[in-house]
Amino acid sequence: MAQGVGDTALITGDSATLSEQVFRSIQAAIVCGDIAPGSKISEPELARTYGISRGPLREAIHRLEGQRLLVRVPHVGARVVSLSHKELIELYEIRESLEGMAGRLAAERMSKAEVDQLRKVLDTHERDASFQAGVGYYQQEGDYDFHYKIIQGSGNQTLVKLLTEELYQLVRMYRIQYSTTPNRPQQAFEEHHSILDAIAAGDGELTELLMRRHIAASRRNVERHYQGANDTIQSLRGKL
Amino acid sequence: MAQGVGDTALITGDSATLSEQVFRSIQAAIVCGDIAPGSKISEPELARTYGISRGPLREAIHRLEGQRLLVRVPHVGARVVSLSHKELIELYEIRESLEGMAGRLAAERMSKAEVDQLRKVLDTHERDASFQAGVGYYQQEGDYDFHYKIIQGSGNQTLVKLLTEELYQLVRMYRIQYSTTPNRPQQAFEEHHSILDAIAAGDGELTELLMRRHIAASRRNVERHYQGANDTIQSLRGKL
DNA sequence: GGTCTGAATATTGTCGACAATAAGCAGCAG
DNA sequence: CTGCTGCTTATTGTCGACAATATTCAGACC
Repeated sequence: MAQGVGDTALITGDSATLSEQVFRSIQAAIVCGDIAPGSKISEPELARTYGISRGPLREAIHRLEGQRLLVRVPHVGARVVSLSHKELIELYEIRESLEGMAGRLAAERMSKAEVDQLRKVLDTHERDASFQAGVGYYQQEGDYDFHYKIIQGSGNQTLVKLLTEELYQLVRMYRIQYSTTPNRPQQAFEEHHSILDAIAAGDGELTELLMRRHIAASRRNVERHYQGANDTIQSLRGKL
Repeated sequence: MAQGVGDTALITGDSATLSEQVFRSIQAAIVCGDIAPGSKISEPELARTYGISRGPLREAIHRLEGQRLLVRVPHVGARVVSLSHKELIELYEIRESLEGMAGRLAAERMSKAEVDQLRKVLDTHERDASFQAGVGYYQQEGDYDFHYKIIQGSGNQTLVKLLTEELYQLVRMYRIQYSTTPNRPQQAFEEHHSILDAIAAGDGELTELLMRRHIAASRRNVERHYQGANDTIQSLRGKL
C-alpha cells in the first residue's frame, strides 16, 4: 500500500526529485481519500506540510491536473476532482470499452505462466477473510489487482499506461470512496472466475464479452448505490 | 490552424497565464512538427525563445508530459515523443476501441442538426481541391475534423476530453508527419460517407463496426508506409 | 590507439521574494 | 435589513539566483 491514511509525510522512494515525490504523495493522498474530493488545494499549506518550496509543488499539481485528479482554474487554484454521477458513469463506459479490449488481447497473448499468476491472485482473494467480508476488494492496488493483471497481460503498453497510470487512479479513488457502501463481492468473484476461464481457454471474444458485462454490472452497482454514497460525499464536502 | 510553421511566438490567447500560453505554444509546435520528434527540449533556450522565465515553462513541460507529447527523464531533460512502430499501432488499436464506441454513441444520440453539420463537413472536404489532392486531409483540426465531430456527438464528455485533449494531439502529430507519404483519400471518403449514413440512420451497431473498420484500414495504411516514413523521421532525428 | 579518470561546463532542480489577481470583509447607501 | 463599494488580505503567478546532477572533453594510463 502506498500510503497510510492520514500520513502526510513525503513518499521518499529512490526517485530523486522532490517534484516526483510530492507528486506521488499527493496522488496517494487523493486516491486514498486523505484529501477530500472537491476540497481546495492550498499551495502554501501543502508546501509547509511536505516541507518543500512551492516550485516543485506546482509542477506536481500540473501533472496531477493532467491525470484528472485535480481541476485547476487560473488565478483561483486547484481542487480535488469530484466526479458527478454522469462523469462517473462515463468513466465506466470508457472502462467497458478499454478493458474489454484488454481482456480480448490478454486472452490472445497471455502466457501460461501469466495465466497461472492471475489464477493465484484470484485464489488469494478467495482465501482472504477480508475479501469475504467484502471490505478489502476495493482497496487492492497495483500488482495484486485482478483487473490490473489482465490489463498488463494485454501486451499493449500504451493501453497499460493509459489505464493504469491515468484512468485507474480515478477508479481506485471511487472504489475506496464506495467501499463503505453495499457491494457485490460474491457475484464479482464468479464473474472474475468466468473471465479467468475464458482467458485460460484463449477465447478472446468471450473474454471481451464477459469483461464488458462485468464492468457494466459494476457500473450498475455503483449507479444503484450512488444516491446514498453521494450524500456522504456531500457531507464530507461540507468541511470544504 | 493554431500556429504557422516556424512561428515561435507565444500564442497570446485571452488566457491570462504565461504557463497556459507557453503550454499551447509548445503543444502546437510539437504537433505541427516545428519541433522535431525525438529532439531535446532545452529549458534555457525555450525560455529565451518565448521570452519568459523557466518557472512557467517547466509547468508547461510537466503538463505536456502528461499529454504524452514529451518524455522526461529526471536530471536529464525532456524530449519530444517519438513513437515506435509498435507504439503507433497500439495507439491505433486504442482509437479503434474508443472511436468505435464514440461512433455508436453518436449514432444513438446525435440530433438531426448535428448530423447535418457533420454532412456539411464532409461536403466541404469533397469540394475542397486540396482534399482531392490528398494533402489537406491530414492537416485538419478541431471543429472541422470529421472524427472530431463524431467524438463530440457521442455526448460522453469524459470520452471527448480523453480523445481530443490527449490522444488526438498525438494522432494529429503523426497525421502531419505522414502527410507526405502516399495516403488514401478516396477510400477514406467513401468510408466516411458510409459512417455518416449509419449515423443518420441512427444505427449504433453499424456505425461502430464501420468506424472500427475505418480506423483499422487507416492503421494498415500507416503500417504499410511506415518503413519509408520512418527513414524520413530518422533523418530528421539526425539533426538532434 | 583505445579506455578510463577527472575536472570543467552546462543543464536541471530547488528556493525565496516580488507582482498580479481574486476572495473576504468592513462600511455605507438605499 | 439588503446590496453595493472599496479596501484589506491571502493566494496564485512570475522571476532571478543558487545548488545538485549529468554531460563533455582533456589528459593520463594501459
